[in-house]
Amino acid sequence: MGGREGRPMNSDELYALLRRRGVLWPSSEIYGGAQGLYDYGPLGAALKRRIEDAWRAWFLGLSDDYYEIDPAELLPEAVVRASGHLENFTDPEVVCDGCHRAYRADTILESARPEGVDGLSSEAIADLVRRFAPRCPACGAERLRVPRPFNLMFGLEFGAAAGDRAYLRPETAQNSYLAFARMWEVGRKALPLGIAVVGKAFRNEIAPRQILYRLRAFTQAELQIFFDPERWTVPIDVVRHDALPLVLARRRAAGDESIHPTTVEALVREENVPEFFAYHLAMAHRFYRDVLGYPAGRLRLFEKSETERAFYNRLQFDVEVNLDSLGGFREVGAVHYRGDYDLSRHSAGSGRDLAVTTGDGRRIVPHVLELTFGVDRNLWALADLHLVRDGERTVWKLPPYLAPLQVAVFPLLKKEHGPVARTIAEELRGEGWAVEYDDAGNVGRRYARVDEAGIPFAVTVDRETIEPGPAQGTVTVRLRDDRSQERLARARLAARLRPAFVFPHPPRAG
RNA sequence: GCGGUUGUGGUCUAGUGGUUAGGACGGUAGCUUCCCAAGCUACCUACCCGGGUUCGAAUCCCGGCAACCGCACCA
Repeated sequence: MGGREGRPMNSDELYALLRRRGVLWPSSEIYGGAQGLYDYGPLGAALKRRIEDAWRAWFLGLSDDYYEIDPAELLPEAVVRASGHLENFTDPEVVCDGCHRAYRADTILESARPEGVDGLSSEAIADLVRRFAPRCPACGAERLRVPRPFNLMFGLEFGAAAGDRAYLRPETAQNSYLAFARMWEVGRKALPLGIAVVGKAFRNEIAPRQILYRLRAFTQAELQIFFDPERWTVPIDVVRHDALPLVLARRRAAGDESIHPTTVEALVREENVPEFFAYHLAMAHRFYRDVLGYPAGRLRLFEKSETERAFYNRLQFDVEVNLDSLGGFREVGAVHYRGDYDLSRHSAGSGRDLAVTTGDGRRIVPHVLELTFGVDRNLWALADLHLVRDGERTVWKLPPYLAPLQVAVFPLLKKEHGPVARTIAEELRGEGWAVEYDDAGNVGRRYARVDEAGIPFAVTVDRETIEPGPAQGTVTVRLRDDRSQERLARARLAARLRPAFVFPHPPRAG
């Protein structure tokens, strides 16, 4: 599959189109909007739900031992203290009052404190700055200061008791770690155990940017897989020959930033990536390529180096998509190998021993493989990559199972064909599909509208449908992507369309 | 957060102190139309918010909000 046709749209054009069609718009819009907050309209809400369901079908379909839970969005303070978010989800900054440049505190204090500033209070950092870094590296002014620490979490009063605090979760992953002990019982005490959460997360970003790319309230779909690092076998043969578009940290360190298609087999053998990691990375790659339909040439799996990734991540590949509207490759998901960091932290924080006994009698703290997926970012990517200008028309070539509305039904002429068309629309709604009925203007206009909304099929009732003759009882089905038409008996409509709406499932080893 | 630019119907835009705030596309209703935004008629919708200057502000000034670009940030 090639890339998009026609002229690429920039961010403004794409956003204007999405606003106009009611896909999304600024939150609290009549008050001028709120930075980093957007609302999804009818098309956006339906599309988002489809994306989430496609994600569920794929990732929960990987194993019978992967489960979805629906936990609370609020985390008590003790949780975020244990996870490290209270302490570390801040950016110690140093700002120059002369030229307004900002620096990371650990950069500016490199010579005075090579071990970094993690864990130091802002007062301690301010003191170090006063003593060791009197000049701004850019303008030379002696006006460096440490602004108040800025935690990226939204905190709130919790309950009536003064001083009790909770936080809106900055990531859904924490809920899965918190649920592990309970799920260990529910899941019949076996590893691997996958716990998925699809839901909102909240970050008080300093500078939200680029519409859906950096939000203050956003939706994540995350799967945390708890496993025994000494024995986890995956059906690697299923993906052994998949070519992954890798950008390896090792090559980047040598100055090579380009994509090297590499088989899963080679990734395991030559790069020493564990099989369980390579397998899930390959399955994630298939999801973006085959389920979301991103052109293969626009995807890359970008390995984060040791200094780029969080210290507890042993291995991290970001899934990046090349988007015209955002000017290049942007992260839309990731695969992290987090070791036993999360359960160890919560063991220490809660006092609850989260180690488990394996079938062969070993006592271990399970390790975690994390698959994250940014729902909003991918919704944007689906617009960027699939919403194309095709000559005069604008067509949203979404995979049919992702389309917010499944079918449109038109009477070719409102009066003559309306009644029959309406009964057909009702029949199709009976299939559980969202059906748009439209009898306004002429049929060409209606086709244009459904093209823009991404509705894959338009069913049209005409004279032949109604009048006696060989074609009585037949309708035309018009396909969005190539405008071709088929004529078929209305009784066969549902059977004809149904396969297009099935979410792809991952292949399972035989 | 800092600096710059910008803010007119749903969308794109004209308007630089006094306009019934104009157009295009769009939407709605009707007519017409037997398959891809045609045509005819009528209608619909706007000066981001709040102050100030002025006889008079969409227009000038200040503040706020928001967007875009750059800087910084993105555990």
